[in-house]
Amino acid sequence: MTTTDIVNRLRIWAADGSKAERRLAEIILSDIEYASRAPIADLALRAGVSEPTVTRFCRSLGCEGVREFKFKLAQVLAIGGLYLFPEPLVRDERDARVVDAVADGAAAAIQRARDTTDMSTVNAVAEMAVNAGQICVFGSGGVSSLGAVEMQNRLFRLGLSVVAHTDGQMQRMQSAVCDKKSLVFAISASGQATSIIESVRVARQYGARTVAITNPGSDLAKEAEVCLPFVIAPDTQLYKPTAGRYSLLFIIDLIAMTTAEMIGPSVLEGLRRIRISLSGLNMSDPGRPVGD
Amino acid sequence: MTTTDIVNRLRIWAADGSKAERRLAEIILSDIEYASRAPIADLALRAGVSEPTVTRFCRSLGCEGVREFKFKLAQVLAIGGLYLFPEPLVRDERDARVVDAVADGAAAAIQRARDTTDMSTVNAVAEMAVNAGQICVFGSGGVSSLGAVEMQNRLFRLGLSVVAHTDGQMQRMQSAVCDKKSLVFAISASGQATSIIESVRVARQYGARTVAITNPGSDLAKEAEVCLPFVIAPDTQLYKPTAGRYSLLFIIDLIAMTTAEMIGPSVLEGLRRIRISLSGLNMSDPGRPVGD
DNA sequence: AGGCAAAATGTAAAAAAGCAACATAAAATT
DNA sequence: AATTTTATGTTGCTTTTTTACATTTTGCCT
Repeated sequence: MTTTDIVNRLRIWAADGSKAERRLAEIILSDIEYASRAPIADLALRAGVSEPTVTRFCRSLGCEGVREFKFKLAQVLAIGGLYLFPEPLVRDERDARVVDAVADGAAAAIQRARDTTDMSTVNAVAEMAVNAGQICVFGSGGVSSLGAVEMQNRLFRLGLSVVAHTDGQMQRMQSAVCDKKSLVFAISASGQATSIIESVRVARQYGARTVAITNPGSDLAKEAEVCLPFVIAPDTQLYKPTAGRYSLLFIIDLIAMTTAEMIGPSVLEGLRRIRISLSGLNMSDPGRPVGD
Repeated sequence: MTTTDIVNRLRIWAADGSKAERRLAEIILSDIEYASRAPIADLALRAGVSEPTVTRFCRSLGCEGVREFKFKLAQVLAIGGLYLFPEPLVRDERDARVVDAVADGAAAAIQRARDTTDMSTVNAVAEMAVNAGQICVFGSGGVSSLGAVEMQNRLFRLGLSVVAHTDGQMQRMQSAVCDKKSLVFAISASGQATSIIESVRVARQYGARTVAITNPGSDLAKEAEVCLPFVIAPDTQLYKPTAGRYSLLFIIDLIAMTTAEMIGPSVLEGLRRIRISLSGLNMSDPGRPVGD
């Protein structure tokens, strides 16, 4: 998969595109809600370009035409929320640099995860999760322990029995009481965390199924039954935020979502209604921004 | 105002509507993906009705026209989950959709945080952090508590004295021992979490400086000295990718990075020590692994 | 049953939106 | 400066949606 999401592509075009493309991208980004509903004539007028330019722009963004472009924008709005940007913030160069650095890093991390994550593996993992009697999530270190807790959080909401351990001793103890019905998620960016490697080995001895979210070449990856690649690019600046967090979050989102879908429509139908009613999607008041 | 989403209304029509409406509703429900993209001529043909009937049908469903109807269908597809798809749909397509949904949502959330976060506020907050004697981070709820821990993680690495509490009682206790040198970060998606609001109030009474990362209109926002906008509807994240997570992470990244830059080179020394201490522990002491 | 109003649906033509083909302008390259 | 390439605009055509009106169906009353 080499595709980027539209928002990202729009941003790229807003920076790198030609004159007309830049103006268009800016107009669209500044008000996605509007852009997703307006006819291209309006859009063209606002951006000061001609209508076919809009069509061409959509195509160069990877869409089949304007319709598909709007379709995707609508979906972005649905998931990301309805946001209006009345007055774009003006920043000085220094501030913009920081914001861009972080945002670009985050976007790149998600992109990377998106490109390297194999959905058939995710599906297999989700199936394990659905059939597991008990799910244990092990993670340690800044990013990975955060991921472990997050995974617990997500799966717990689906009614699954799940526990996360970020402490090495607890991980060992937990793995010692695993059985054939157990599923172990082992999260480690390095894939070298000893307590996690050992916990996986022990859990496996007791018949548990094991999934590693880690560096594919690492010891942990070898130890586990299944591996979902999670690689953190080494950061040049030490104090710079580790964009890898976003990758991990993304992978966890994928697993949680796939698992949710697999659990079954009956449960989800209710949840979907709740969400939609809360999100105000059904409201005929499009100007109102809603959160996500 | 309608209280049900389109899919529900479609189901109602499929059961109660007139002949043509029933057929239409069935066709649409049987393949929402198709219906959301196909021209009404196709739809009309499939359902064996005339084109204006489709338009009228959309109107009676509360939409302004066919376009808006399709717009909403697109959003339902993004939000509502894959079980809305007809069975014969290929696996790959479903997979691609999950990935797209999560990635697009994440990207949109980051994009939005990027555009709405005011760097002058972040700079001010960073300066508070640098000058604080003690930093407390309070958060509760899935996303916010995660954010609190993450904030602790990040600021700790910069050599700052920081503690995170996700427990209401601990938050109160902590706030009771705040003083003029204290800085409190209060993270809450809703901005209504009572323990956090009260903790902020108490801490402020003792002279602490307070920063809320929350819904700008909320009680918490009013209580705190500074507010960084972070909006997320509380209960919508039942099973869907909560794009808001990415926003929060992004905001935290900005704060941490800005703070780091403000502290300057001395930060690097602290980080270097952490890294050394971790690499030493990594292999030799399995009880305290690192996985960063 | 037959007839009549009301609702539902269909037909055909107009309006709107999107697009393709070609023309022109800008830019890069030589 | 000439030439090629690329980007953008103009015009008119196609598809899609909608309006206005005609026709059919349905339910109801005598």
